[in-house]
Amino acid sequence: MKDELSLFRCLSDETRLRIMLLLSIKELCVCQLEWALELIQAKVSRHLTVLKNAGLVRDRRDGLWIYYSLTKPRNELEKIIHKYLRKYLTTKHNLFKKDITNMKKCVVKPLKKIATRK
Amino acid sequence: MKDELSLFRCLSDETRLRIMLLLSIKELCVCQLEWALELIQAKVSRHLTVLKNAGLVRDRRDGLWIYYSLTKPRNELEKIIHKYLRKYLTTKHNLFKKDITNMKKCVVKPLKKIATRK
DNA sequence: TATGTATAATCGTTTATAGGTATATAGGCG
DNA sequence: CGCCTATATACCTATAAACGATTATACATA
Repeated sequence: MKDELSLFRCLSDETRLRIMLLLSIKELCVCQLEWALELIQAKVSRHLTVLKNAGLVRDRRDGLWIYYSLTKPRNELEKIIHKYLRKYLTTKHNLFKKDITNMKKCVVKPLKKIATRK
Repeated sequence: MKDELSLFRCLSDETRLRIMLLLSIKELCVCQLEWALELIQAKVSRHLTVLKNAGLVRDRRDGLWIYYSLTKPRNELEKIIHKYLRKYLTTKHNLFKKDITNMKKCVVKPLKKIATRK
């Protein structure tokens, strides 16, 4: 039952829910999330660690950047949640819509003071 | 988004998840939950209050007893969660199975030192 | 190697949650 | 009314989260 509990725990925090939502659309690095969500680096990073420990996201390094993406759903509940994220949440709340808009305008410029608007 | 967050928050606690699960099967009063879950009254009552404040359960008084039941799902997510509770969780973990077995053997004897085994 | 950038980890503090125990409230019944 | 039962709430304490600020680490490149 640990898995279910930590899944729900992860989703019960606004920042983590916003991160999960963006990652359900597209793999992103920390600085892109930072930029899209308008949050400080430490906060984004800390929440990503929580999500990673819960097995909900994985990371892969590409040079300086560490890209995060959702892991494959490991059970029925995670499958349902992923589907929900994609299907409903993304169009429901203004904050999420804003995050998505930001995210889409965000590009990583290698070795230049990170993400900028396109 | 408050609703989603408080839903997930509710489900992230083991006791509340167990309560939700039993209530997904059948309306129950506090003493039945207390007995089925083998928890003290204050603990059950406190968690029921949390669930009630989140709009996930409602109560109705019948004499000395206050019966709790799940509210009708108010949105897609709650619908999904209810379905999940019924369909998957109930058969998945030993603790839940035990709770259900206990619950089924539990009867309220009016004005006699509460719930007893049938 | 020195420097700059991206990310993670640490520290100290504040706030939230959960739990046990004790107390309060509300209804039922003699 | 007085006493019992069922439930809720208050109080206190212990833990856990979350946060901002700072420091550490890892990689890139000149």
